[in-house]
Amino acid sequence: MGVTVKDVAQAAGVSQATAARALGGYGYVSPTSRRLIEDAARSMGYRRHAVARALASNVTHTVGLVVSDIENPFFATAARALSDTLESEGYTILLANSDEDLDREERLVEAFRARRVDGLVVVPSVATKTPHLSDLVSAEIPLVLFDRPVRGLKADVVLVDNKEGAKTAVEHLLRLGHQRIGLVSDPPEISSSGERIAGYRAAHEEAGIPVDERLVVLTGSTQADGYRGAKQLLERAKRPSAIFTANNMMSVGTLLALRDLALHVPRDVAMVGFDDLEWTTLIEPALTVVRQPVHDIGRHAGTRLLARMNGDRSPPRRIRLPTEFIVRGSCGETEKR
Amino acid sequence: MGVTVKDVAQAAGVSQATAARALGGYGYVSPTSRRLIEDAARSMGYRRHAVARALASNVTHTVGLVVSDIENPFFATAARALSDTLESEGYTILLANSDEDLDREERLVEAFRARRVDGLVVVPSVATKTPHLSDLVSAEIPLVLFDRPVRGLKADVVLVDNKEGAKTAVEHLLRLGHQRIGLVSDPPEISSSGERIAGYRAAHEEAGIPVDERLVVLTGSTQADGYRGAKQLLERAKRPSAIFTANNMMSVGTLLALRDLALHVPRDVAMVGFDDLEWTTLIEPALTVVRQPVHDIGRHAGTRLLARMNGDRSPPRRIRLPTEFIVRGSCGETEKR
DNA sequence: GTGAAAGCGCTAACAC
DNA sequence: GTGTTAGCGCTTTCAC
Repeated sequence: MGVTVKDVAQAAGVSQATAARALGGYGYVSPTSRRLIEDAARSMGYRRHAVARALASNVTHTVGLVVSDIENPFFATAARALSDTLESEGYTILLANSDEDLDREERLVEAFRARRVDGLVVVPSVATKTPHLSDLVSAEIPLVLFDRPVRGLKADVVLVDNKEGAKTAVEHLLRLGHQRIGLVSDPPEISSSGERIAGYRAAHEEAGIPVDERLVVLTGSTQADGYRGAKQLLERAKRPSAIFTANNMMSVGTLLALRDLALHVPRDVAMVGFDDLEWTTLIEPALTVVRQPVHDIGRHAGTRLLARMNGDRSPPRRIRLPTEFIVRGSCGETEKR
Repeated sequence: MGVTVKDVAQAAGVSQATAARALGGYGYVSPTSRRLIEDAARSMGYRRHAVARALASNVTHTVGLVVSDIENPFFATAARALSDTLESEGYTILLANSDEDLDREERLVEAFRARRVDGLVVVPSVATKTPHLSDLVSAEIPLVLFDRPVRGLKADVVLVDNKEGAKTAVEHLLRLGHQRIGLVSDPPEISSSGERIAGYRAAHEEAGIPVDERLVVLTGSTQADGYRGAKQLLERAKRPSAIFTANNMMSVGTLLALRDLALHVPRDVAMVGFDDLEWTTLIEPALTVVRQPVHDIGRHAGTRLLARMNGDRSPPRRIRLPTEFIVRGSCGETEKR
């Protein structure tokens, strides 16, 4: 049904090997035959067959990306950055969503392996070493962990300084005089969240203020979970005077809860969120946040993966990018926008 | 390096064909040999080779998705819905971003064809018939157009009633007494935007109010473009009393411009946006919007593509989903949230 | 129900 | 530089 290298070779009057070399862009071909072949290919409408090439060469030029949910802007941005980085090298991305579910994640990684991806970028849903990822490593299939490390796994990981970022945020709140700071986070098994929770605790510890465990809400990963968690926290007899949310989903949920309870920020409750999105400056007051260099994380993941796919066998790298604390108005500390 | 069907067959003491039938899930295999084969496969760590299978069977179980930009929540949601719909049938998605650039779009479609995708979902950057898409149709490669039709192209398309949605929005503004309604949109070549612009004009026409062309700002597709466009519009000597923005990117840009010019909504300028996102209810006042059933669009695109890939040869369908007009506070018409 | 054998379209030695 | 020849790992007739 399609024009093959063989057909082109015949038309151009050369052997299949020569045509393949010209069309595949490898090996030596004289300018003369190259022209002949290329002309024939063009006029016959030859189209390379990436599947056949992959089977023969054992290289698919395909990379698998497993994120929790592409609808989360954090991951969408990451996907975009990754795609941009890899596309220029001829790679295409296979996308899948795990929903923070280990079983799904395993199935997706397996499906990608069956498709013989040249490498994988995954956002691991749990921080402990699991077979589906360590198998990848032992099979020497390039893998870079995105946003979250996995204990004991010898793979590159690119992430931000979660603990430090969270600590800075909570210290800010503490410095403003808040003694009862609530935390709304998804599960600590998600290691980025675990680190942020640790940062929250570390700030308290250094300030010599004990953490009131009733103010620590650990919930699911969706915005709806964040909403429920925040509501529950805010309806306590003694509600916190400030809230720190561990990621953008929790922030939206919390903001929604705050609004539904008719609680004013920062008068009734101060707030700082992890993750910055465009709309955070559109609300009143604009949200004070810990910003992550999301594009950079994605780009680094891409270049790391490229290096590995190009044969880099150096020890696994941990690339930790700094966060940026951006003070806006949600702690009442300033009127600046 | 990997365990092949042949290896498994040998170990199980059957022919390669039988092992392949059992492992591939097709053809007849006796329960006895099936058990033998499956046990051998498991213990040897057999993993199906999707590439080889694709080459032999001419089916990749892969679908290409070309969106403008996965960072745009509209497309991220669509991608998610599409992925969910196709994944259950064993398909995996290849993702690519066109940035509304026709050249890029062409290259991406070509790359996907080289990879022998079983079908494509594309968000066409231009509404006129272009070879890269009509070639797909003549090659009978399943194609569904997402969000935007292409004139004269015999392909399924799933979209919303853009004109009607925009018309309703502008009528609302008109009914509130606005006579000078600004429009901030991306290029009319993007047919969804073109239709929204048409709706804007239709509302004016029906109301017998001429459109002041100086209030019509057609700009690029990014949020930064929206910002510039809105700013330019609002700095006119006689600025509009209301603004209709044609999509979420334009809305964010416009909101940012409004804020920077210290213009209050709705006191100074009323506003209605096309596209609803969670944060639109978080701003003060909450944004009055035309909501699109984004998930549904994605799901329909998925089921349509599945039908085509399963051999449906019926005439192309145009699935047009209704929009929903949601009145909140940005036109000052109500205090409800 | 099972097996033998011929490809799918390309790459990769290797010889010329 | 070019051609010959094996595969890559699977599916798919077609006999048996």
